[in-house]
Amino acid sequence: MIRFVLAEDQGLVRGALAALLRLETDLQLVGEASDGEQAWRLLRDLKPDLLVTDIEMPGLTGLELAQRVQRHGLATRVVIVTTFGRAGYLRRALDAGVSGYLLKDAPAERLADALRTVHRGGRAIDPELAVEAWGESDPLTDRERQVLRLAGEGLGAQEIAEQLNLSHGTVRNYLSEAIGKLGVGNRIEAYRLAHQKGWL
Amino acid sequence: MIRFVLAEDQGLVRGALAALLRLETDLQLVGEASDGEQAWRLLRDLKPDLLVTDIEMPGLTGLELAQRVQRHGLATRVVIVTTFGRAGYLRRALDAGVSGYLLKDAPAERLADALRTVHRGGRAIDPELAVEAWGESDPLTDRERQVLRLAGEGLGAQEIAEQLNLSHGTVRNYLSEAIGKLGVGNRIEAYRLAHQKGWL
DNA sequence: CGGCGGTGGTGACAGCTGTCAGCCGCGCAG
DNA sequence: CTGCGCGGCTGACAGCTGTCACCACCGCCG
Repeated sequence: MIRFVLAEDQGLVRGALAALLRLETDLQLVGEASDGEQAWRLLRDLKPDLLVTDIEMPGLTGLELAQRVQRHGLATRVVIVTTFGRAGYLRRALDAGVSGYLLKDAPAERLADALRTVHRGGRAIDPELAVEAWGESDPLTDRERQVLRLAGEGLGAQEIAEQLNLSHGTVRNYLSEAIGKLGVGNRIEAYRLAHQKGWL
Repeated sequence: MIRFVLAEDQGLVRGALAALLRLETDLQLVGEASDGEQAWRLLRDLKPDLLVTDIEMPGLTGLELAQRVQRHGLATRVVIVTTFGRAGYLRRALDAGVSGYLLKDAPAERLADALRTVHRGGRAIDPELAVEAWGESDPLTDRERQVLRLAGEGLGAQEIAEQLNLSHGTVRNYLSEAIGKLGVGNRIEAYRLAHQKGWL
């Protein structure tokens, strides 16, 4: 019997996935969480075999959750289930030691199989992503990422500088750097591209 | 027996929702579609009682699907199930004659009940949105929307002007108008706000 | 008819953006 | 120790952005 916890913020999707997985007789859903913090508490209390989690959730993201599992040396294996086929996400997920990474686009039958594979000690990585992931890698520095994130929210150089305790000239240099590295023409395109690649 | 078709592009979510709804003995899933065109064909061929659909799908969106159902006078009632609690979406959905509008955040139990309510001739609108929807309405003109959409993709005033056959000064006037109407400080914030409200 | 709103335009101005060259200080490999 | 790279900063410049005032045309409502 494979004991697992399910973390997903959208109630309807969580309920639906639960229904789907309850059809499998060798899988046992021992807990559900609608945010990262709650999921973490369940992991500590229930010590399940597997965690099935989304990435984008309030509080802790699925990636951060995976990092914690790794750092605390829990035996729980992590399977990410997400909308986003961003290479950067998979990259970070693998660094955080996750055992599975599925897209919500995948056929439903794949999920249960993936959980069994992972429980046996294997890996279940969405094949299309696997190739792409080790292609282009994030060329941005930490600072460039921070600056780009804020720029994407509509802040000006001056405002970004205040938030990061930098001079506004420095902020503009970072933006210019990022724009150049990404081969685009302005901060908006740079933000969109970096976001879409999962680098933000 | 309530006969329904399910349209949702994410395979995993579709499969999971199907599993959830198959647990209900008075509901019968007669067809599944992963895009709008396919859903439309199913509607014409199967004449189901209900259509349960996402909004954002390749090909035809759920909103466009609802409009077609309305224009062709099908007896099928439409229930939208979406991630986006944007007032503008609900507004357009109601204009298109949909009978239900649920958020994926909602608890899973609500879905089956909503389908029954709608089948009985009632409506099932997510309560939080219902209030909000008739509050603030889209203050933007068509031109302002067009310009904002392009600005959001990172185009400059000059480029937008070329695409729309306007002068770059006019484009800047529209952007300034939109920024003012939305009470924000620049095009990026304006785009984000309009997008988030479902006005784009 | 007059007025109003949407569309399209001009010119001017201040301020922001993107680019570049160059400077400083720190830490680390040679 | 010297030199290099990196993070941070500055100043200057051209070009883009946001704002404003003002003009013209159309169509529709009262």
